[in-house]
Amino acid sequence: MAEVQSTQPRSGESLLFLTDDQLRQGIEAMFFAYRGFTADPDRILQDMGYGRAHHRAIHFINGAPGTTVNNLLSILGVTKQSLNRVLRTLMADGLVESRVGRVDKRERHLFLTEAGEALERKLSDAQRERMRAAYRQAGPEAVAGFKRVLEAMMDTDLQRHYQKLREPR
Amino acid sequence: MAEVQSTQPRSGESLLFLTDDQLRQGIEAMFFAYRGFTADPDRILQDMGYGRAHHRAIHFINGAPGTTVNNLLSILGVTKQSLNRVLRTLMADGLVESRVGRVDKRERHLFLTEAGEALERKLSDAQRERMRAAYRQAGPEAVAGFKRVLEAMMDTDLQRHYQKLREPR
DNA sequence: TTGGAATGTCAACAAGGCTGACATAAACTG
DNA sequence: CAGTTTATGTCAGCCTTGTTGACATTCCAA
Repeated sequence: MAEVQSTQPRSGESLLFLTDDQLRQGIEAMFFAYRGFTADPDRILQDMGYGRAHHRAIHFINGAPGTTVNNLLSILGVTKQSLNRVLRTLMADGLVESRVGRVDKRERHLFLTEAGEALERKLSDAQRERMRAAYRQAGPEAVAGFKRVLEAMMDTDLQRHYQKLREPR
Repeated sequence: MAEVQSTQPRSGESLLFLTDDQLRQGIEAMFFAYRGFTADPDRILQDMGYGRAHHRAIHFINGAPGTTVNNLLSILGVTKQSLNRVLRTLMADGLVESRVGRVDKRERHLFLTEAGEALERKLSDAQRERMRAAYRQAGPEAVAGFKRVLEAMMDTDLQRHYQKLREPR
């Protein structure tokens, strides 16, 4: 099948992998892959009247329980008003709980409820399953390369968040 | 098809790269990287009153000049109403031109005008620059792996579009 | 103690997805 | 030829999710 470009330049000399055409392929691969990446959770969410924004909030609250609204804001890169709307519905539906900060009462610390964790599991199971299939199909070497490129593609400030999330919890 | 097995991890190889935590990292990397991926064009578009939807249309019309509306629809995966709104503004602004089909007069074939090509260049220059930087930083081996994983992550029907776009033009 | 900064909420608006209904023209089919 | 299907465009209306503006609460430092 797609052995088209697997003729790799040997050990760093050739810069053929930086041609405009190669880059264009990468751009389109990102576009199509991202659609696949979100497709499964999107389907689940749609049936519940939620969207991708709800998924993102749930995902990162799950990864960092007790996080503040402000912190979540900077990770997600949206305005607080936008996030607030999502959080409001999630709290109304009993999936997310917000507790007033003990030391700073202005802050709200966010947690998933039992139901929230259940939905998180359902969503991430679906997404992980596709990831796992892709990883397995591509193999460990490819996965290492995949991550190297993605990390280099992030904005530096987002890289900070990413690194932080990679720390052992 | 001769190399169906070649993507399987060799027996005895560690499967550590398939742990839930590894997958979670990959998921978050996709999220942050995609933001970086779209950030530069988004900035340019915003100043002109356009959005990502316009960029996608311009990108694929540029890649396949003379494509029909229906074809573009299936690549972009949106409804015709949604695409039509975008195309209408692009044509009104003189960036895209639509010509009635010669053999089938129901079809509209889409082309970029001079101005459209100029904008396309501006957008893809910005996006390619980031891609190029990421590619260079990660190296050719990593790029090969990057593509392998992305291709495995696509839906199969989207893979078809992707492969088609990779054919020599 | 008082004013500014930080945090979060509510309201209103815009972009861009979506569905449904309908119109037109051209192509195809019996 | 009549009827159906296909390709496209348009209108109306809804939803999600981004935006800005206004405002309340809380903290902290001068």
